[in-house]
Amino acid sequence: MIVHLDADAFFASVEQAANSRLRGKAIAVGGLKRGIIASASYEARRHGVYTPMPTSRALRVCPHLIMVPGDYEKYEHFSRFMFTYAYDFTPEVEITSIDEGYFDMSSNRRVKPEAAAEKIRQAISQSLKIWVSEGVASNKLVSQIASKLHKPRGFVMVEEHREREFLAPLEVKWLPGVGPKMQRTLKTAGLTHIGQLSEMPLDSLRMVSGNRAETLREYACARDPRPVVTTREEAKSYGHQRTFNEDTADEERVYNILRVLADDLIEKMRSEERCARTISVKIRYSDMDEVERSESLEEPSNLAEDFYGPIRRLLKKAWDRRVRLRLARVKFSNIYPGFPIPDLLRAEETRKRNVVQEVLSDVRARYGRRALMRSHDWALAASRRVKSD
DNA sequence: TCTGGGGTCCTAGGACCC
DNA sequence: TCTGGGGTCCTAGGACCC
Repeated sequence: MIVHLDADAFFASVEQAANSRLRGKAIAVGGLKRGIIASASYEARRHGVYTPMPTSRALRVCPHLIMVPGDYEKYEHFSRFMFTYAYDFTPEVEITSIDEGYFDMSSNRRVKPEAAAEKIRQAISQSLKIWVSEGVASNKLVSQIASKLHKPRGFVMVEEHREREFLAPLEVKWLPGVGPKMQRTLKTAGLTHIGQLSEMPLDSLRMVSGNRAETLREYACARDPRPVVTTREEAKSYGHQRTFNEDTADEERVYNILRVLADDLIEKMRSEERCARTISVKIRYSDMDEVERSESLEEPSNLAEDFYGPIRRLLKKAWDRRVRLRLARVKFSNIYPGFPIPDLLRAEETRKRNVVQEVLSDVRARYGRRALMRSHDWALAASRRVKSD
């Protein structure tokens, strides 16, 4: 059996846990100026504040709303702590986002899954002063839906072989992959509830939803073969974006902001010993129209200077309307393992000056500067050799 | 004075190669 | 002197998730 754990109003609850003066009050975490509500306390929700409502509108419907700026390090800290309680019962834990995760209780025959879920919920509430909702079922799909059904502090267990009847009366939007667009498409065909999907012939469903039909059908029938995965996958892209305080027509200013965002990402990539080959710049005009342009380097890099030129070019290329911008984003993708050259250079400054010099010139001569990053393993071996010499 | 920020996955067309 | 077909890479855009 699989348990899905889902924190209730996570960011807002963490703020209330960390600051007793916020408890029992209508508070929300989100952008202050032109932002949206990222998380609202249940007190705020009673006054009509929901995510992702624009903050300005939230303050209109709930004038006494207390806005708290987000503190993601604090949330990550709480998140890590929260999941340690799951590990008390099983090593098979999959953390899917900062406030959600699955754990597979199949290998633990001493404790019933519903008992483990209850203990974890109480432990988190006592130690962290936040609440979670949980769902227990025979697969991930059903347990996830179950956990969200009776929030907050919800607990729903779906008996084996009753999964289909559990899902049948629910709206199609509960299924993963059914967003606003797919929901509209299905509704046009008269399909509003999961039960209808499960009974529909596959060919007819294909007419409505194309190649999504198979997955949709499987999910509607409560079938989900996905295992609980314990290892965390490495990031496939790194991105940062910024909404400006006011719309801007100043290209130099936007470029400088993109550079700062890029510097931050580059530092992160370097700390994770990774490099990127593709750079994307996305802009959002004041009318919310969006354009993205991208280009790829010949070789992956994590040297800031390799990215500035492309960023400038891509910004110019994307911004082809005479309309102000409200947002700009930079994204690095096509991620490869990459040894950060600066570390080799730092070693050069210390004791092994000439050895590193030799290593570097050797690599440069043979493959060119960029090859240092392509031949990650080689560079790593070289640096170890240097250290042991 | 509505509409964030971090991601993943999929599709589709064009270039290019054999 | 006619115009296939498979495969891969690149770019752009869209849907979706939390």
